[in-house]
Amino acid sequence: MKIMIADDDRDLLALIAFTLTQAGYLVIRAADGQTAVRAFAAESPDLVVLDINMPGASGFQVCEAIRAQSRVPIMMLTVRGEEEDLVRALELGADDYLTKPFSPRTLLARIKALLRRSGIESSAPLAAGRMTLDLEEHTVKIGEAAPVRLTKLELRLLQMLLTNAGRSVNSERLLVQVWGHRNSGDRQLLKQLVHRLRQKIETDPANPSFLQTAAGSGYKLIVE
Amino acid sequence: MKIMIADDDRDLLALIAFTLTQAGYLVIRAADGQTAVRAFAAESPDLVVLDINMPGASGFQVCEAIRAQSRVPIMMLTVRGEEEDLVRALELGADDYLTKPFSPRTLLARIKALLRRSGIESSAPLAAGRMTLDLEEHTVKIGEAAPVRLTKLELRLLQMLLTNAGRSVNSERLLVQVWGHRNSGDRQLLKQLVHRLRQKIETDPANPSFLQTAAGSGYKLIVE
DNA sequence: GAGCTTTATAACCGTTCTGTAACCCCCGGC
DNA sequence: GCCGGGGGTTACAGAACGGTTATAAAGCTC
Repeated sequence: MKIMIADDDRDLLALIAFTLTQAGYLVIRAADGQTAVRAFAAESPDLVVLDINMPGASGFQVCEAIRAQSRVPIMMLTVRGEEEDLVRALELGADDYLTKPFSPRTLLARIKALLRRSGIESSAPLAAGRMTLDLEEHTVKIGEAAPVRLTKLELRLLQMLLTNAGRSVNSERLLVQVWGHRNSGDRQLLKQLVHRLRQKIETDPANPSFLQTAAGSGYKLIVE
Repeated sequence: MKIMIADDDRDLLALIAFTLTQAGYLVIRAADGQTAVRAFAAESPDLVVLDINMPGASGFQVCEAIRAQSRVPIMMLTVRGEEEDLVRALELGADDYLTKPFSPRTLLARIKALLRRSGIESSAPLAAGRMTLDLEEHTVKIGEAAPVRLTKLELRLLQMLLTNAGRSVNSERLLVQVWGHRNSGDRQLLKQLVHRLRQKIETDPANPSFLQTAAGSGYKLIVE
């Protein structure tokens, strides 16, 4: 699930990005209107959060530009007391709004609600290179091959690797992301999971072409 | 279109009622929680606006009571700075919320957006592929076969799956949509309901061709 | 309230998934 | 050669999951 945030307040942007990343979303950032429009075209996120007051193009303009080509859910951010803005935003096709200041938890709840209502929960598959992950169906598709079903843990591992495709991901971090909390001694779990995943997605599990090990640090996913 | 407003602030109640009446809605008023619950049962409105802080039963309790028997769109009203409330409200099944103070225009815009999203405006029979669901008659028709009568829960489950036809729908979400909110431990209910529904609509319930299970995630409806 | 349908709860079973342990191999250092 | 560590592989038991059956409780209808 890819979410784009456009806001010129760098601190707020960082806070939101952190919150959403923690919650498992992939975050695209834009610090002004023009960047937002370009980033939208390039990344085609599943949901957009727009600040109304931005340098470059305002949130309104960005909203309009996006609506001209997409029905992606849009959430607007505004400061308190500018209700005229909100009405205008909703008329322009925004789906929801949030008034600053707000707590990260609130934003998260609203985003989840919006995704739920839009019925796209996690339908937009996560993809990189020839590999596509469907979080809803619990499957991976590699090239033109038939989709492979994954278990819950396999899915999370692959999701983690796929969002960091090409870069190696620390074992420590994988343990935390896949199992939650875990004392670091539990390498065996990871070893096992990697093994099982390789059996499923590699043509020659002994010589992995996708899920490669990064000696001494962790694993990485090669997509090309 | 019938809208129920529950708020103990008589002035605000009057203002909202006036605005909505002007906009062409039929308004039902309730000044406290108990009244709201009773009025809901008596009038079955198409949308509910609930203040969180009310004498009698709180907005939460009313929301819960309504969700126990209906999936009508609910909008909660709250005062600023009580964001915890909002999170709880959304978790209880509210669809949207508004922070006081707000302008009547804003409320109106939000109500319209909510009605649009909820698809209340269109009452066309729900259909996909060879399957047609008649929400009034509580029946499904598959191909040219005779319609099959469904119970309330079966209907809701099928409705949920049919609106997401072809996609697998998370168990968690099905539980929320069919029963209201539920602690996730209640897998058994879903298991049972799926079983009974299969007995009704599948020619070979042991090898379902429509209502298939998406292992690890939930169920999905195949229509072709 | 009798008799039906519908819904909730529990128990059982086979399958799949996950956690744990043991063993293997390769490689570099001594 | 010997040792030790990191990673890969094999094996297996317990947990979780989904399907099924049975039975109890709750609602309806008459």
